[in-house]
Order: sequence, then structure tokens, then C-alpha cells
Amino acid sequence: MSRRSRESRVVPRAQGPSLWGTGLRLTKAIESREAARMASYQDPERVQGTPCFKPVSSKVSFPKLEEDVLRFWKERDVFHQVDRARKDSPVFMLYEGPPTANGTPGIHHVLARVFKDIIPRYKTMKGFRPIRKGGWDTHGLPVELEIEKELGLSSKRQIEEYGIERFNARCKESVMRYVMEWEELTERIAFWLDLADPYITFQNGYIESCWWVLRQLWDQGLVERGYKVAPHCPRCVTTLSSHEVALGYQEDTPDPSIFVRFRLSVDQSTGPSVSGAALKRLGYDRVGGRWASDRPAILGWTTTPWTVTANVALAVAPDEEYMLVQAPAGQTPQERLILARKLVEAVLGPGWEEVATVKGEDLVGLSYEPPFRAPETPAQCRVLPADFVSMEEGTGVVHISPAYGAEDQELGKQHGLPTIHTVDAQGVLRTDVKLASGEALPGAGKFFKEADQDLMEDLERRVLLFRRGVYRHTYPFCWRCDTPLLYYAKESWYIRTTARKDRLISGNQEVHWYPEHIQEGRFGEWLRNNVDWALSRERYWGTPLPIWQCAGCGEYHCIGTLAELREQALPGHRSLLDPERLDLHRPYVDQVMVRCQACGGEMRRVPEVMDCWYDSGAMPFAQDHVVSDADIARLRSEGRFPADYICEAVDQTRGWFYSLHALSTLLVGEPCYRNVICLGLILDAGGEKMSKSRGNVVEPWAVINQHGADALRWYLFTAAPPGNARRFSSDLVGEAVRRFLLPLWNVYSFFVTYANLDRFNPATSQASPPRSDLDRWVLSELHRLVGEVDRLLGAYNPTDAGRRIEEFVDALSNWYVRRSRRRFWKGEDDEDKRSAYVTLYTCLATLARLLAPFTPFLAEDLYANLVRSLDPGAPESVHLADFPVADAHMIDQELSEAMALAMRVASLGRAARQKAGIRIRQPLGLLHVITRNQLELYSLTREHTLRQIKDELNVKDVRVVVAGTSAEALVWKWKVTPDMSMLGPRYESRARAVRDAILRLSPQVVASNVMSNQPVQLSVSGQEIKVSPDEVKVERLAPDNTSLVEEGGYVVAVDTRITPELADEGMARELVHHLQNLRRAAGFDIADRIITWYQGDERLHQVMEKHGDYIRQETLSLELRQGEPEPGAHAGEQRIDGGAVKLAVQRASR
RNA sequence: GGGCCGUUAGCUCAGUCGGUUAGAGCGCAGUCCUGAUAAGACUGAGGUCCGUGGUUCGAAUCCACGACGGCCCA
Repeated sequence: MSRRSRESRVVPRAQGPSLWGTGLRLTKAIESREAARMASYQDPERVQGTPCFKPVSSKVSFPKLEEDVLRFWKERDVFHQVDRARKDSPVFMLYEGPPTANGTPGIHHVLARVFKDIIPRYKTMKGFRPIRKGGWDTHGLPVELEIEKELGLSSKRQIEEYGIERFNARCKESVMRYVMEWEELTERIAFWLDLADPYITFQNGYIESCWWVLRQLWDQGLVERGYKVAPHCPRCVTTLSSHEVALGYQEDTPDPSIFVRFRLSVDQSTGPSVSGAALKRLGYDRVGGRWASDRPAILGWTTTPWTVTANVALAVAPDEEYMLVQAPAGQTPQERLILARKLVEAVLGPGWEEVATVKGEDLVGLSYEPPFRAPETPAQCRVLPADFVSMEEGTGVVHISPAYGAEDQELGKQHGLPTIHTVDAQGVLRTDVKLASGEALPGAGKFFKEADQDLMEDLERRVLLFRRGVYRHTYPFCWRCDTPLLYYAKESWYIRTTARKDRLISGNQEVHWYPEHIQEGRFGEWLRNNVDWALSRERYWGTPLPIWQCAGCGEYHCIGTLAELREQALPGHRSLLDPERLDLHRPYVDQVMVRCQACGGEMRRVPEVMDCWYDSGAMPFAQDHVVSDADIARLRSEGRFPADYICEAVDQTRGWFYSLHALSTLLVGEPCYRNVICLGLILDAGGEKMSKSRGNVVEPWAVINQHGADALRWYLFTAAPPGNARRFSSDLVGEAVRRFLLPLWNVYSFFVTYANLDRFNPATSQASPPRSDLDRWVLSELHRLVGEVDRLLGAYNPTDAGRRIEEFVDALSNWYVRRSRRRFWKGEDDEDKRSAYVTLYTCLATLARLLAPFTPFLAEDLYANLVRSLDPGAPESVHLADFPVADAHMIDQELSEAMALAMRVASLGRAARQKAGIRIRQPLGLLHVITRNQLELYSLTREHTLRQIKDELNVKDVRVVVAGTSAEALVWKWKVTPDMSMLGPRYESRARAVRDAILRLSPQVVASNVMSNQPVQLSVSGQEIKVSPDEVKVERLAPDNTSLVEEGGYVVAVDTRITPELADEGMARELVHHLQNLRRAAGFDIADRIITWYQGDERLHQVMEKHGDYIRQETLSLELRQGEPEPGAHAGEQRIDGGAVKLAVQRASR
């Protein structure tokens, strides 16, 4: 197989089959390569005989390529072509979780957006019509905060002074501020999303749908008014959102720590039944209705003394043990306290005496005297069970004030406790609260923190304070003004999600989650602990609550549609709803008053707006402006409800994933999405969360401009499982380029370069079944790959799918192309060569389609050049093509394993050569291989496999044996060690003689028997003896003159003896190598013919003589001249095999 | 305080049902190959599989407890 010379390439072509076209002379073709390189790949005209493909340089700029493809998509309107092409196909519905465009998109948005993109792209190729409407989330507190900052406002009062109208106008302007940048980035990363007609949550139609949905819930009795505890800044007089609270935590904040006696009531007979036995153990005589001795007190603990003024209950852990203890003898009064058994020692110290122990549940129902009796405080309060009672600190008894704790409020709701406010919204203890004693609250009129002192003194005076101290913990402060926050109950509107809790949970079972654990883990847990959705916000920029209250009778009414509002609005107010001036936001909507249907009075809208999560949760309906059941039925029939797929990061479990799920379940009784990919967070290179304040945010554009969007996409898909948090840096994307995109590109470039030189045209080449094992192998791998990728993408797992593709491309590049290079380069135009072209072409053309969902740009480029340019009937874009289908008949498991083995042996062989320090260019005589079993021996000794190994390792012959067989024993050298501990007991006095006899035998023979588990026959002083295999140890020795490598049960060794013939052959190859380097250094073209000069010792002359033909052919030398080169020749001097060699080359004159 | 996730080579990550000697890429060191040439391949060094205990003939893998990191919620 010789490398082609100019003649050998031209001749067959001139008379060759039609595939080769006109027989255009090669020299011409080579000269025209530069011109051809300039040709546009969009040129569909292919003159027969000119190269088929747009030339592909191995140097590539992916960002530039992508911009070209973007232009192509835009010019040909490919995005909408998809829609048209699939207009009769089943719908695949994506819901876009809307971002807020009041800031620029970050890398984490890119993560979500490419994962949103890949599935619809795949589904398109599988024959679906994707619907992917863009959307913008526009309402909410974060938006308001931005504007407050811009305007220098810091309280609601200031906002109202500034004017809600102007304020909201600013908000509205700001939320679309960066839409352009979002659109640009979305387009640049090839997220195909309909951004021309997005849903926008501030639009009137959208708001109307939100209203309609709420009205449906209202009609089901699922909307109600109640208390909600939220972090509250008394100075700003406003509720803080959770992320605002998170900004203001201060560690090590000192707070009072007080233990308070809650005296059990004298009379325990009035309340719900407490177990009589438990009461008795605590010392209460039920019959007599009194305590045997002094009545005990339950000991409670708190770090917020001011909340004790609002105490209405105590909570205990029902499953824990509580103890009634008595003060140490001698202490007066000898009081009795009840607290958690586990905490007695820690709280009281030693000496206290156990009187009785009861379960927490036995305490439930006990009544006690509340420390403060505000007007609404019951005279007798009760002990309740709760699951949030901690045994880590305090007393195991939690004092409950529903006005000042979320858990307290929740518990209060369950048990019908009153919410008593003893502190006003400014954080001042109310002066208007009169206690049952007729007195004002201690510390009344003081800020709650200052009042603590008065309160503690009061409790002490009344002997209710058991102990006081200081407790340091983490406490939240207002991030704006540093005022300590209080948890404060406010009236607000709720959606009673708890009423549909079971359905929320069962509906979740119908959703396919990736990763799976979210379903039962984070999301399932959240649903099981479901609490009612606090819907209202006392804010400005949001969907106004469509609830009007009658000034006359106090009746509430929920408006469901604009039509209804128009109808019920007071006559003078209807013009406010004229279409041309309609704005459903505050303050305009506040001005619309309606007629009360109950009493005919005037109704005014409540001041609150909705939680912005409601907006996004209503998007399945609001994005299509649903205002009737018929609308929903239409969405269903069109396949637009429920969604097939949604995708967001894990922080949305309690955000969007929940709001979607809750609204859909309450409205139509079922989930609104079928499949979810839940992404992990992106961290910076150091594992820190990315945030503006840390300054470690990676700008997507920098990455895209450097490496390209495909590279970024590929990295995001394959670097880590989607659910994991992942570290990110631009360098890692660069690594993805080098690891995957460039090798793939090089294969592509390699193919196109040679295919063009050979005028290979797959359209006119008969694709007879490939005969070569190499071709059949790579096609087998390809079809296996197609099946796997299809399956994995279908299972919403792009990560593993991408990783499979990487493995394939690696094998394609580093085995198939590497091993096939000469097939492409050889002069003859034969079946084998055509088969190689067709095979490699098939791989690349298939990869183009496989990759289309992952790397849409690169895939498009491959497709345009490899497929579309040859077949004008093919779809114009790879994204309009069908996804490849695996053909099981093409998969050859046996061949696949054989080739894997060959690759492994090649690797070991290279290691063995390396160990011996013998370069690959030096041919060697023999390679030994030991396989693990017979099957592997068969695989390896297939003629084709053997040839691959010989070629790859440059050896003349290969000998294979199976480990543990006599064949192995005969080939290798062995060390035999008789095992005296076995021989001794058996042969006693003859043991030594037996040993010596064994050692006299040929080690090979002994090893052979042992390996095949046969006894070794020998004769000792005339007696026949059979030595069993376990009585000798055999050890393989590396034979002389070999270099051996052993790994994973395989042994590969090369015979390192270099005969003079081998040495000469090696030197010839060495000379070729140096001459090629000289050619290249001289800048000669690949087909230039040259004159070669050489000077050196006698050995050099011999080799030149002996291998002259070979050297001339390989280097395209017309002549090999001994002696001084002509002036102007490119010369170099090397040492080869110890001798100095001078070489020089010069282009032969034409 | 609760829930969920993670912790494997210097870095980024694989590791199937529990099964022989835990792998890849990058980086580092060395080498090789080469008209795919500003690429590529190979080899080497590099491991307390977070820790402890348990289950098992056998644990990176299963269980319990703990540590650390992250997220969400209090």
C-alpha cells in the first residue's frame, strides 16, 4: 500500500467510475483548492467534478461560524419554517418560566435556557410541533425595591408621597428595560422561543386571566381572609420579603433569655378532658377539684419577653416525656415545675426531685393562668401539642402568641386561638390595652426592645419570672435601617391550598421529575407540609386583588372578568374602564367603585396586590388569555394544556413549580406539567454562589465570544448532572471545546479535505454493505449510539446522552480515522476506499442530526455542507430533519467487543514499547499477547483485528495465547517453586527428593500441567509420583529480550530484538520522517515532487540503497542524490542511530 | 432547628445490580506519532472513595451516626 503519487492518482480517475466525474487533472485540482476554499457553502450548484464540499479548514472559529448560521436562520426564517413544517403534528408544549428583564441575564439564565431549548428541538425532530411562547415576569417587590433605590425612597409613606401613579410608571418602564439584551442573548445561544409574541404579566389581558382564575377559586370557597405572620420592620412599617430578611441577619445578637412560670389553674375541671391518671400523677384530685399541694407551674422559655403579653397558649411535644419536679429540700417555697425531662438538668441544675413523669400528650388540655390578660385573652389558657417544639434548648415548652410567630399563628388557627396585638405596627407597646387588672401594659408606650426591661421587672414582681439571662443568637434586622425586625401578624388574603392538599400530593405523583429525588424529596416534602398560600401584599406594583368591599355592609366580592367589572361599576366610574385608557394597575383600578349586590352600597377595592408568584403560576391560562371554562377546553383540545415540559432551577420548587401546581390543581384538579428538569445552581470556580455583591458573576457574552454558544451549551449539558450544583468558569468551557468540539471538527475537516481531493460524492456512490471490519465496527457503534441518545433524550437526560456522543467521537477520531488514514490516502480507487468514505460520511451526517438539539450551530454547519449541499430535496435545515433511527441489524456486539480488545492491546503494546524505549517507527518482530479467555483469543486473532494491531504497533507478527492454559505455559518462561508446606506432610522423608525432581523438570512442562490443572508425573527413586497442581507455585517470568506490560488480566509483551533487517527498515522510516519534516519546513505543497540529497556514513548508503523505492515513494522524491545539495535546497542535519546524517530537499523543476 | 442534595486524583467529573487491581478529561512530568499539523496519541506520577460504626464471603456502592459544603424553609 503505497502513498499515492501524482500519476497513480490521476490515472484511475481518468477512466474511473462515474463517481469520479470528469477526470479533471489533479494538479489543477490542487491549484484550485485555495479558490474552492473561498466558495460559499450555501452555493447549491455543484459542478460535476469539482469538489463536493465546502473546504473545511482545521482551524475554526466557532463564534464566527455561529454568527453565519444565525444569519442563515434569520434569512431563511428557519424558526417559523419548523412551525409550518409541523403544523399537522402533535403539539409539544413548553411553558417558559418567565424571567424579569429588569437586569441583564447571567450565566445561570443561560443554563436554564439551553435546557429549555434542547428538549423541544429533539421533539421537533421526533415529529412534534413545539409551542414555546416566551414570557416576561414583571411584577413584584424586587422590582419595587429597584425603583425605591433609584428614587432614593425608603418607606411606603415616601412612595405614597411620591405618588403611586408615577411610582408604578417607573416600575413598568424598568421591567422591560433589558428586554433587548435578553432577546439578543436568547437568540445567540439558540434558544428557540417565540419572543415576537410573549406573554407579559402586566398586560391587562394577563391580569384579567389572573382575576378569572382567582374568581374560580373564590367560588369554590378557597379564598379567605386571615392573619399571617411576616417579618416586619417597625420603622419602615412594612413587611419584608424573605430575601430582604436574608440580607439583614446579624450573628451573636444579645437578647434577654427568660424562664417564665405559667401557673396551672386552680380548677382543672372545665377544659377538655385531660387523662385522669395523668392529672393524678401531677397531684390534682379530680374528684375534689383541687391540687394536693401547691399547684405546679409549667416552665416556659423565650427570648422575646414582650411577646409574653400576647400569650394565649403553651405548646409541648406530645411524644416527649415531661417531668414534674420539686425544688431541693430546704428551698422555700418548695415549688413544683413541669418541663421536658431531657432539659431538667440543663435548666434547673442538680438537686431537683422527680415527682412524676408523663408524656407530653398527657399535658395537653391542662389549663393555666396567662401572665397577662388583655381584653381578648381567655381567662384560662391551655396546653396544646405541636410538632415544632425543640428539645435542644429552652424547657421543651413553647409559649404561644399567634400575633408574633408564624408557627404560633398556624397553631392558633388550628385551635381557634385569638390573635392579640399588644404591640402596634411601629413596634410600640400599645397604651390602649387595658389588662384585666385595670392596669396598662408594663412598658406601654415604649419601643418593644426597651419595654422588655419593664416586662421582666413586672414578671419578677409577680413571682412569675423564674430566671433571666442573656442569650446570643442570629437575629434579623432591617437591611435598610438596621432596626430589629419583629414577626408580626397582619390580616391578609389566603388561598386555602390546604383544602386540596391530598390532590396536590397525588397530582405530584403524575409528574415525571428529573432528577427523581425532587418528587418525594424537596417538592413532596413541601406539599406534605403545605400551608395556605398567603396571597396579598400591601404593595403597589402587582396584579391588584380583584376583591371589592362594601362600605355599607362590609360584604366582599371578587370580580372575575373585565366585563363583570364594567357591568357592576358605578355609572360614573365606567369610563375609567374604557379600552383606550384601561390600566388595571393601581392607582387607576382603585378608583373604580362597584355597586354592592347585597345591599346596594358602594364597594371599594381592597388595597392589596397579589403575590407575584401568583402571576407566574397562572401562566398556563393567562398566557392564552383564558377567561372561561371553554377557553380551557380549547387549550386542552389543542394540546396546549397541560405542558409536556418545564425546566427551572431547584430554587423554584417552592416558587414557580409550586405556584403552577397549586393553581392548576385548585382550578382544574390536575397538574399542569408532565415533565420537569430541575436544575442545580451555578457556582463560581471556587464553589461560591454567584452573586452581584460577591462580584463573581460570569458574564455570558464573554464566554460566548471566546468559545461560542455551542461550546457553552455542550459544557452545560455534559459537565455535570443537571440537578447538581456546578462550578463554572470560562476555562472549563474552553476545555469542552478542546475535548469535544475540536476533535469532531478535525474529523470533519479531515473527511472533507480528502473527499474533495478524491471527488467523493456520497450521492452517486453505491453504498454496498461495508466489508471492512473497521467500517462495520464504527457503524455498529454509531447505531448503538443513535439508540442510546434517542432513549436518553426521551427520558429527559441530555447529560448522559451528550456523554455518549463524546465517547463515540473519541472512538471515531482516535481509532476509526487514525486506523483508516491510509485507506483515504492510498492511490487506488477501490471498494475499500469508497467504503471508508461512505462510512465516515455516514457517521458525520448522522452526528449532525444527533447533535442538532445539543449544538444547533455546529450541527447546522455539518448538515449544510454534508447533506443539504448534495441533496436539494433535503430539508433546508438540520432542525427540520428527522431524528436518526437506530437499525438494530447494524449493531454487532461481538465485533464491538473484539475492537475494544484490540484497542486495549494496542494501548498496552504502546506501553510495552515505551517501557523498552523503542519508538513506533522501529519495526519489531513479534508481539506476545495473553488474553483472559478463549473468546478473547478468537476475537483478537480475527484476521482484520490482527492487522490493526500489527499496523498500530508496527510489529511483524502477533502471538496470542489464553491465560491459564498449557499454550500459555509453552510460550512463556516460568519459575517453578515447589510448595514445601504441601509436599512436606505428604511425602515426609521423600519431600526433598520430590522437590528436586520437580525442579529438574522443564518449568514449561510443569507450568503447562499446573495451568491446565493436571498432575505432574515424575519418578523418584523408581517410584511414580503424581504431584498435584496445588503443590507447586508457578510464576511467569518476562522472557529475555522482551518488554512486558500487564494490566487487568491481560499481558502484552514485545520482542525487543532488532535484527539488522529491522534496524534498516526502522532507519528508512526514520529518514522518511525527517524528510517529511524538511518538506513541511520548506513549505512545499503536499503533492510537490522533490530532489533529495543525503550525506552520511556507510550504513546510510546501504539503507538508501536497500529502501530507496520506499523512501522515494513516501517523500515524493524523484531522485535520491548522494552528496552536497545544490544551493537553495533546504538542508538539515540529524543523528540517526548514532550516525550523523545530512539531508536536503528541493522542489523538482517542472 | 427542619428538609433536600453533594463530598471519589491538584481541578472538573464518571463509576451499572454490592463483585477481580476505582476510571476519564484537564493540569503536571516524560515520550511518541504525524501532510488531521497552532492538532493528535501514549505513558507516568498523583487516591484515607469525607469520617466512624454496622450489614455482608465481599462496600466507593447498602444502613446508622457524625463532619464539611450548597440550596430551600424556619
